[in-house]
Amino acid sequence: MSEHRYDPREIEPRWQALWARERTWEVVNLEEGASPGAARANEPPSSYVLEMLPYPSGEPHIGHLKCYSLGDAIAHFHRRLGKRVLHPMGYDAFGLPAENHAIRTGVHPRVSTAESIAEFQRQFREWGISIDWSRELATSEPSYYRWTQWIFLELFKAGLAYRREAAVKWCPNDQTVLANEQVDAEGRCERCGCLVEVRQLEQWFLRITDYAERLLADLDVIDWPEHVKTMQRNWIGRSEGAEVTFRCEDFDPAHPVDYPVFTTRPDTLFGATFFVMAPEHPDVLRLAEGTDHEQAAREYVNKALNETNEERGDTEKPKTGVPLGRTVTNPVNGERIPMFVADYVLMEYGTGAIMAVPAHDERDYEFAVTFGLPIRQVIEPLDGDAELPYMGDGVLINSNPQFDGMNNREALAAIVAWLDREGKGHASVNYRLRDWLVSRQRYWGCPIPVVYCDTCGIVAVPAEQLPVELPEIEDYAPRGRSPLASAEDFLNTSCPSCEGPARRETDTMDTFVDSSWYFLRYCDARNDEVPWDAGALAEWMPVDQYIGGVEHAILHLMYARFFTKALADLGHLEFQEPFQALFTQGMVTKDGAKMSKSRGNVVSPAALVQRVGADATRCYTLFIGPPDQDADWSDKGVEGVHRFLGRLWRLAAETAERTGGPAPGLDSPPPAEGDELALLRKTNWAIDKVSTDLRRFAFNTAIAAVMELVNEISRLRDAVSLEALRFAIGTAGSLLFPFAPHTCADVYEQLTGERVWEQPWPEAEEELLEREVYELVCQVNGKVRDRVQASAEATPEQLKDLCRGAPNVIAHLDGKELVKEIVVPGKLVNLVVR
RNA sequence: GCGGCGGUGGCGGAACGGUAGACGCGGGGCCCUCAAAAGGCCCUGUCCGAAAGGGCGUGUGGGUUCGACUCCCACCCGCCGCACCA
Repeated sequence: MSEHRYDPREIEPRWQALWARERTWEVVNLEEGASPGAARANEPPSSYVLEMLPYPSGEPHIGHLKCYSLGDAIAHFHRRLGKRVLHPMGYDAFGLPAENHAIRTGVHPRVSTAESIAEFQRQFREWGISIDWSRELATSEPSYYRWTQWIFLELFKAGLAYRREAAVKWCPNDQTVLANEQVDAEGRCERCGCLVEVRQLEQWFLRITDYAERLLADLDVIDWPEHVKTMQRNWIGRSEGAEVTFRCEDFDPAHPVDYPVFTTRPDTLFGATFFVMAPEHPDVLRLAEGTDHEQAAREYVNKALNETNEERGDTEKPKTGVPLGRTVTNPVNGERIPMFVADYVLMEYGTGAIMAVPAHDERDYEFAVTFGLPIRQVIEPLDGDAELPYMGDGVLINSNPQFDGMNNREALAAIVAWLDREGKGHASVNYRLRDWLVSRQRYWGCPIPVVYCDTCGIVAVPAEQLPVELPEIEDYAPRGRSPLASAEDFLNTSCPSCEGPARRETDTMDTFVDSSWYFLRYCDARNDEVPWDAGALAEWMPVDQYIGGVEHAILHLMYARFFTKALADLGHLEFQEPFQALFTQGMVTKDGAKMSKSRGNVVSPAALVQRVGADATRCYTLFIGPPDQDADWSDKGVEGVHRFLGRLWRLAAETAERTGGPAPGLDSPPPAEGDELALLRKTNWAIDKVSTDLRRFAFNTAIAAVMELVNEISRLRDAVSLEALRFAIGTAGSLLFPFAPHTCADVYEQLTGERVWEQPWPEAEEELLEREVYELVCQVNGKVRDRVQASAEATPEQLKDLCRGAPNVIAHLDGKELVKEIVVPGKLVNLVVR
């Protein structure tokens, strides 16, 4: 019937051109220097909507499209609620993949990264994402990393960045050090999958452990998904307990050596029957020296250190270890207990040494059984019988008259107090979190801005000399040291302090450093005097809504929180948390599997945009299911959404034709009845539903609600006034705009000649959300037996009468005794019979 | 092992303790057409029944309730995170 054809390939570029020409989505900061409170008094509230910045590699995939569609819907919604919205974009442009690609192909990482960025930009525009391009940045630009370096030096000066030799995770393939977080459970490199080795190297660390307690505590004040908070809590791994000192007097009683241990169970101290050190413990070989076990200990330590994490971390393998031929004294009872070295004790947790209580710890029990060591039970369950090892609560036995008979929880506190008084220990808290290793022996990263001088030591490059620019080099292949070390011009410099000859640091920073502060830079992206203006931050930060994948639940999100707190402590920020609210989107899979080139199941956004348009593709990624859950891609599904958008668009085109072209305004028609009223009701129902759903991120049901409205419009199109039709279609376009901006801008313009994004978000009329008659559900014993028309004003008594009079209810009441009647006004009546 | 999330038609998924299966996909029938594409209309959990209607149905088994996908207890299965963390 219609010659109107829905053609996204014509519609979408037309609107994109307008938004680009008019710079529709740019926001300008309020006047700088003005006091933030005063400047904002007459301004609408601000909203900072941010999706995690992409790593530009190749071209964007469907997961990017989902993420930015999600953020865009929120940004549009906030704008139309009257807020000033900051919605910027940038690129996490340093990193190993670009460098590895360069080593393979010879194309400089800067070139391949720039190409990829250009493709991302092109597609983001083609998707119609409402980005403020005036603030665009790439972390690999000197104008950006200058400030990354500045932040590093601020941390360095505050003692939060430091150098130390450490046993570090080394990837033999990538030829670089990795952070603990970048090594997976099997001891494999997160990026290339090869087995990681341990090496002793001097490295740069950031003191994130100083912030463990605050990173943990402040999780309570942010609006993040509970599972992400839980992951962070687990990662921080706080344990309460005590540090207890065991003394070794085997060498010279006059000069004893103290070995503190951390334990969460000081109540079991009387059950300690031996003592174990980690193979990495610096004293292990010295202790064994001169004993019968010297040779065995040396061999054991060598073997343990050469084992991969995978081999060593296997909890299934039997416990191994070697005696050291020495003893330590248990401070609570003066017993001398034997020392061992065993690989089940980890150097990086606690003090690298433990007291072993086999009766009440599974691992110690296993070790004791293997080596025939004594097992002394010191806690008895209330029913008296325990299978060892027993980890539960109970009453202290075999300990000391002072504590025997006490409940173990009380005893724990009493023993810690006693240790404290005696100077043999104290209450203590331990964290699993390690300091963040940030140096990388690679080329394509932000240079660490320090200089080594033989007279002055480690010297910070003065702020006015920043950035320390990444030099051009020929050969960036890794050889176990940074490729920068062979760039003589870069390496050799003069000391900023004494002006004598000096060498530059040649390591670069972990790319997670770059992305730990980019959200700050967007607030004032073009400032080349300072990293940000305080007023600009006051205006936008913290981010109101952050959006990204759960894969960043620990690393990126923890590091960004750490940076924020550290910078706040240094007086540079006035808030403690960068991301007030977080939404983690689920993955888009294909045939149940993660999309990957090797599987050949990659869905290309560019091809989809060609076929069905950006709007259909965007809508479908959000319609497919709850956006925080993983969802499987269906080509048929996206076509369904395309058909739906076409139906809406054609309805608008036909209606505009019937009204003789656009007419300004979209007022609700006057009260009506019959179909006219039904359509009006449905329209208001949709306004209410979509508004509610947008606030709770239920985008799938929001889109479904507009589909329902459009179905209703199609059904009633010939039965209602043009005015009602126009209102319903225009409202459908208005409500769907955050998801399908091009199509809806077009729908709205055809009907009104106006720009939908400049219109306030529609508001439902209360009286149209209520019905004066409804279908009363009539139940007998909880089963639906009939439905009858009921008036909204009917009293409970009248509703009961209606129900009892319903034909099919009568049939089920026959001969039974009515014992109870439940009335839920507006819903149902339930008759209970016997 | 610990922690978290989930299990609903052929499929993706809806459902403040109150009509289970909205919306979409797929399937079936029909209209438009010379035909096709596009578009439109109707049906579609399952079993019995010509129909009216009825039985059964949200992983399993219990419980609370007039009423349970929803709340409680126990269990099974799947996914994710952490894991020799003292």
